[in-house]
Amino acid sequence: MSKDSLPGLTLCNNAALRRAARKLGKFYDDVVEPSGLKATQQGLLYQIHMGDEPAMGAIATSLIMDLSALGHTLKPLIRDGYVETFADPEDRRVKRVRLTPKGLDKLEEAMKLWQIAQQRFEDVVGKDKAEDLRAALDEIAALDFDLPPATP
Amino acid sequence: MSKDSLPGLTLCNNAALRRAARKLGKFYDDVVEPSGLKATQQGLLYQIHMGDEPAMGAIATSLIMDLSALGHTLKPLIRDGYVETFADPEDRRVKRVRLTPKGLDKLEEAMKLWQIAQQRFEDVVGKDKAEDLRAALDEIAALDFDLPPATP
DNA sequence: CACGATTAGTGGTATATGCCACTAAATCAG
DNA sequence: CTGATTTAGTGGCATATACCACTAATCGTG
Repeated sequence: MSKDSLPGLTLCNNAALRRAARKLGKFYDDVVEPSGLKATQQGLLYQIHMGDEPAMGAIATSLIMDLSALGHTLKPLIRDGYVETFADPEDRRVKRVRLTPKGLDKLEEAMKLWQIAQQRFEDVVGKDKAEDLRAALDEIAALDFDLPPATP
Repeated sequence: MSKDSLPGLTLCNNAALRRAARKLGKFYDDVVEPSGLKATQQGLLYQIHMGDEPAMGAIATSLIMDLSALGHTLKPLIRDGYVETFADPEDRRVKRVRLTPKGLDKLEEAMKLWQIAQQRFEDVVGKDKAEDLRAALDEIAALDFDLPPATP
């Protein structure tokens, strides 16, 4: 296969998305870093805070992440005392998650830093463009890419 | 801090980007899976193929990824015999990377699958919208977010 | 009520990625 | 040329994230 016969790399939607995610992730991480949290952790604490003692499955669903991945991601936050879990008394299969007071403090601290990053992003790309981008990303997150089944 | 006093999660550009990346990554992964490669690996093989025996640093730079992360990511591909490395004779610090014949075969196989995912994506979101999105993502990748230094 | 199916999480394993400390090689100043 | 500095990668460690096999709890049905 000659190099020219291959479609351009810049054309891969997934590659472009990952590349931008690495770039932006590093930026948010750097800004939030003084809190000791990664941007992903800050986002997860925030998600937990906004929910009403959400079940792990609910968090995973809304973040579109694997349940087991969420479990792993939660571990350092539990270890550091920012988050605690407890079984739902109505259904003991369900494990609910909440912030500890320490976790809430840490979230507040991180959110201040987050706002700097967020503001800076909006300044650089423009408020409208940022809004459009988020809308496009949310749309992707909501889409159904299932290949149409080979009608039997 | 009351929940209402916190800015909406859906407003975080970084969180939206990661969420979309998980979603789209899984989709591309699923489609490319029959080749035994992850979408990231396919993209990396492609990048290597398109370069002229690129140096690791060059690959890392164009993918906007950490050099050491690239080194780690390359390991399974080397282990599986898809990729090989060699020292640049002009500068022995530099390590160059190329596909093996086996790697090229595998890339061709994976590219066929990739095209299915890519096509499906364009069908679902629309060709123009996909193009706009990639442009926006590439722009983010190219931006300079450095906070203006506190002019001393 | 008992049994099979479904649901929610866990733990292990593997890749993806980043940071840091360290080494080797090249480069530059004196 | 030699010592200081910069550059390119490596290896270890930590988080992010996915899949799989497995367990426990619940549900549905006869």
